[in-house]
Amino acid sequence: MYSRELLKGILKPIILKLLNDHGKMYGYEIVQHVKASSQGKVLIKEGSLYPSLHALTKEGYLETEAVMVGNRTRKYYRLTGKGKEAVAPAVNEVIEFQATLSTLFGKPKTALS
Amino acid sequence: MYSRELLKGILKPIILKLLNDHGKMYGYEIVQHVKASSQGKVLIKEGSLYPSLHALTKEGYLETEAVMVGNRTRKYYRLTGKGKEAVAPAVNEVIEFQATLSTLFGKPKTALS
DNA sequence: CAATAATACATCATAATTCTATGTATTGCA
DNA sequence: TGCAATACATAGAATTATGATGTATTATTG
Repeated sequence: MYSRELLKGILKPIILKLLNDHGKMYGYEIVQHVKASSQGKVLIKEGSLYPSLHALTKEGYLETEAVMVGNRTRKYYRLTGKGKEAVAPAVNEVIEFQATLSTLFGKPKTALS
Repeated sequence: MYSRELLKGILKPIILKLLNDHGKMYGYEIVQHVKASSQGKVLIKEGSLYPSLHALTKEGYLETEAVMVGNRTRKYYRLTGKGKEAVAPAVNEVIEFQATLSTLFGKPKTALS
């Protein structure tokens, strides 16, 4: 698990990309999926995810569909048109940022290299 | 320039690595150096840097040396022993994080790939 | 030579985001 | 039967970078 601050800024891009790749997902599923695909290194807390999903919905990026599974409600999220437009810019920014981190934290140039 | 939240968590690692590579630097120099080496993509604000340098100093990672240049004071920072020990873990965490971003935001696996 | 930009430091209130703690309830398993 | 996992939710706390503002010196340029 990374220091909490490093994760700031990547939660919404993660949500957008996952929904873009999977069509629809529910909250708990997102948490488990990110945990698995990051080899346990990115552990999104439910206290972080649910408010973020609510905010994205309120802002018009996501829409919801409630499904009853037994006696339990499962709330699926999917991208709206606005949400689909937001995927590429969000993902690209993270990818660029990741490349910049590579530059900044790679080995320093020495007189001999 | 990236969305502000993405930069959270990387300021202290940047400072530690720069001082490790350069021996000593002053605040304004750090801002300019990061701007140049990130091709203008990471613009550390003085309102962010100076408080961070003060905090790292207070916590025992850095020590200072005031140098007069003309009539102007320049405050150099260098790593203490404790600071040197903190470099590798901080840098490694960012590098690992960067690798995880690569995994999470790479192209999704499809049935054909 | 006067105005402007750059150098160089500093602080504080604000904003943004995630986490911890807490709560409710159902379902599966040992 | 009790515990873990599933599945949702919220509110206050914590962390960190930024914007705004301030002071002062030095270099540049019209």
